[in-house]
Amino acid sequence: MTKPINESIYVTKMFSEKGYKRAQCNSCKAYFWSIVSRENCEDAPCADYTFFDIPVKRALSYREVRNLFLDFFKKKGHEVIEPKPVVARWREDLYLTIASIVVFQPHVTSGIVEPPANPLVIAQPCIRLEDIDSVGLTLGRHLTNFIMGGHHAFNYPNKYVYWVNETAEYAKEFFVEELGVPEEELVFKESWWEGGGNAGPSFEVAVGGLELATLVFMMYKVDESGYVELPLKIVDTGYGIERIAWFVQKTPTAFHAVYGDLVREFHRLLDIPEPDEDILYTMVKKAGRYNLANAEDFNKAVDIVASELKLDSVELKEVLRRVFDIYAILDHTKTIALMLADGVVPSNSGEGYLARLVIRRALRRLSRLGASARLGELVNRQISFWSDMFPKMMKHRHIILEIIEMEEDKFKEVLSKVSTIATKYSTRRSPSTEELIQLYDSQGIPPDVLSQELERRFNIKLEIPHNFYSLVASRHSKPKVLKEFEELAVPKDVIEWASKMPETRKLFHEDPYMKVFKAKVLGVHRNYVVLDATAFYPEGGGQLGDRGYLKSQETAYRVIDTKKVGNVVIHIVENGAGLKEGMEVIGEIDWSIRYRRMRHHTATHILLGALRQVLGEHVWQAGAEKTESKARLDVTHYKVPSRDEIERIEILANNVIDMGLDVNITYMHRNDAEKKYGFTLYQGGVPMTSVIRVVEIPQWDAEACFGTHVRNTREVGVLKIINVDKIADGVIRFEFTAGTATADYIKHLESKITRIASMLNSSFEDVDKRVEGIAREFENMRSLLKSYREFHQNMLLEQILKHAENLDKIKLYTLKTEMYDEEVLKSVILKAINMMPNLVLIALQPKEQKTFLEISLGQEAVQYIDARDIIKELSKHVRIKAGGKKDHVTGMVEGIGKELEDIIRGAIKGIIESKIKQK
RNA sequence: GGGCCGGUAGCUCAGCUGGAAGAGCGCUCGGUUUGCACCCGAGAGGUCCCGGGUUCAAAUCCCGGCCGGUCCA
Repeated sequence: MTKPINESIYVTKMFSEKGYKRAQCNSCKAYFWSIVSRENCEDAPCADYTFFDIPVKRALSYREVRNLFLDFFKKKGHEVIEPKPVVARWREDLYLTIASIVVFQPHVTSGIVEPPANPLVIAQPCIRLEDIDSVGLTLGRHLTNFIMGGHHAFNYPNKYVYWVNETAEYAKEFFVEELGVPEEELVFKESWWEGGGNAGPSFEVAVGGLELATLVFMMYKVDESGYVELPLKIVDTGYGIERIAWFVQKTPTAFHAVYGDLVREFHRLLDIPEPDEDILYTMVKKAGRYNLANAEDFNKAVDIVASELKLDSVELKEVLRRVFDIYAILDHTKTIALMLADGVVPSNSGEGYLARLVIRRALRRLSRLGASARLGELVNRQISFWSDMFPKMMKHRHIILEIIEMEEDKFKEVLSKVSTIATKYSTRRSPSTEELIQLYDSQGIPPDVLSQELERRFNIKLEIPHNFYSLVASRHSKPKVLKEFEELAVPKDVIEWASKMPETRKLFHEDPYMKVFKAKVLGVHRNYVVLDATAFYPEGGGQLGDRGYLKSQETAYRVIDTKKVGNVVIHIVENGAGLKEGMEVIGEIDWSIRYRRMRHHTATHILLGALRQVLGEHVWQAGAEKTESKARLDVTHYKVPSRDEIERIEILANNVIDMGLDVNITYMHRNDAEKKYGFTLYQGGVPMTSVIRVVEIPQWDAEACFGTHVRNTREVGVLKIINVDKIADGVIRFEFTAGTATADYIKHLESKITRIASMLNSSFEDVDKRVEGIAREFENMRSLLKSYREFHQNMLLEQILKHAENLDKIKLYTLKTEMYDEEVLKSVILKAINMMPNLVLIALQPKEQKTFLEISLGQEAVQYIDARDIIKELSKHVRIKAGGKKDHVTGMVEGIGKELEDIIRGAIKGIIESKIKQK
């Protein structure tokens, strides 16, 4: 695919007016603009970090940089927008907010919804985990969390805001006038940006080797056919607040600029001395040119630093590794606080896994440092440190720390397996890379932890390939589209047909209580029917599609399900042969089912409110289903709720029902609704419309919802939680009934108990006591059975010992039994051959026209005869299938009866006698 | 959502090239010891996750399911 780059777009008004010159980087060959002539583009890895020598007006704190950025663009006519959570709950294809533009994707960028302001500016906290392994090593160029300062302008065909010229001008003004960067240090590198299905030309703005901002001009959609120019052209900029703070403060690392006093505090808590600033400054100047995340480059760079400072290089590497671990821990602990404050619950799937990943990486670094400090303590410091900027951290401190503690325990459990595994390898060879990958992939054992253990205990050194984690990644299937679009509810041809139909009037929204309606048939395709208006609710939001009838004058057509394609409702009829386009029909929905589903739907909203109140605000819907007999709601939560919590939830929910709150349904502009209710609106998915339908239970719950609801909470009647289950790590399922469905559930329980009672010859009332009695009786029977078994066993034993036939050195006994107590039989046999080592014991048991044969030999008997030879001999006389060891064989002989038994006994006797003679 | 690993005594696990279910800890009783622990002896304790299949024979092999763990999206 060729990029539709029109280079003229890079020639901004400012460049020509101010005499910026275009040049090509002699290193990366990219073109760039600068007011003075220079050799390279001033961006890593083409240049050294020289920004330490570039003057600015004054040093600004991290918070000041953020505010300066916002204020500057506010001054320039941008409205300041509140940042969104770091968890991108409004995105179906993305878990984390990785850039400020993500806030506006896809609804605004696709043109469906208007932006909350235009132009606007936002300081958006973002999380990116791609480079998590490099964090720390690069002294701050890589971070897992950062604030992206973005000013955005959305240019519609009929509304132009601003474009390249203004954007470049703003950047210059911000850096030169506001920060005081000498203009000749400013470099605009021409580039191309692509992401999330969009693309466009861009500038990377670098100063002194550090890229401080990216200015993107999003104007293409990317699809199979190539780049398609969009009618909506978006200015998408990202100013790195951390990097700018680093740049103006000239601290040795970005971590010092962002975390300030916390750097010293973490050093102290982890008991790692702070290195000389000299070392860090010398090191960081290499960080532009060398990719310190790469082991080879890292070693080279440290060697150079060591020789410059006349230090021991090996020792320096050791020191720096630990210090860089601290930087990574500083970064990770803030990311953890951010994610958990936004309500992420660690899990083994979804965004919860990403939280767990960061937590485990941090724990691993901690254990590598051998630090005694707990992760929770460190995160706690972050929470206090950021309480002004991220009040949510403070608000959820208790839960955040509880979750971390649980995660720590969980990880410890994983690590506790390391010792056992290490022991396995102690005597053998050391584990291969393949085995290491296997251990990590399937059991979560980090290779460095195992290596440490092996070295400490057995002095075994382990080679861990430097690309270990990419080896792990490569063994997994290629990433697919995150969430594949909804499973096709109806066949493809139906979708095609239906999407050409006009929107169906939604009578079920206009009046959810409508049971009968008149409508016109707009089209029939196979047994799918589209009407001009309908009261049939199409499956959506976990509420199943309605059933009922469509009636014409002469016939009633049964509707077995209802679905939707876009805004068109499709009735699936059993047999649509008689229905024709243009016909008038009377629709009649199965109200008994529908009303129960409505009650369950409203009940679900009530329950969610109660869950958030009792369990916490990290509770989000993870799935739901409402049928006529019961409903279920899956939510994110980090542990199975206690009995007490469940009870409180149920009581709260029923209180809301009793309070008789009106269920308000309003259509609101998306931006207004978000402002009023926040993102908790989007529990069941995110509608791609600019106006959304909000179902509100005042002071309790508000959700964007398509479903049908009762008018007042009182109509729900009652809510009974019937089952609580952990369906995945971090996801709890609540099953419940509402209204009359509850009576059915009770009936079901009742009949179960009645059935049990009748089986136990007891009354409904006394069934529990009866069970107690039976349990006691069962115990008695068990001990009684035991003594009978013993008695029986001794009897058989005595019989064997007494009547065993003498064949020279061998004794032979045939135990014929029709008792299938294998327990007794086995123990008798074993005891007999133990007490009489020269015994050959044959056990015969008739079984369905066959005889089961078991031959056991005592220790002495084995000296003379191999049981397997007996089988061979027997097979000459009877049809037999058998096998085993020399002292014990089992088998099946065809036929039953005394005659057969005699043949078997005779044959065995014969072979025994001949074997003894041979010896 | 997908891959991988696992489920055996109360606990931690071994056994898994099919051939008569084990160890350590814990428990009970006895002995030694006169604080406990240690030590010695005896014993109890099992739906080998569930269901199906292959086989003379399945904890072990095959298929399906349930549950847990873990890695990757």
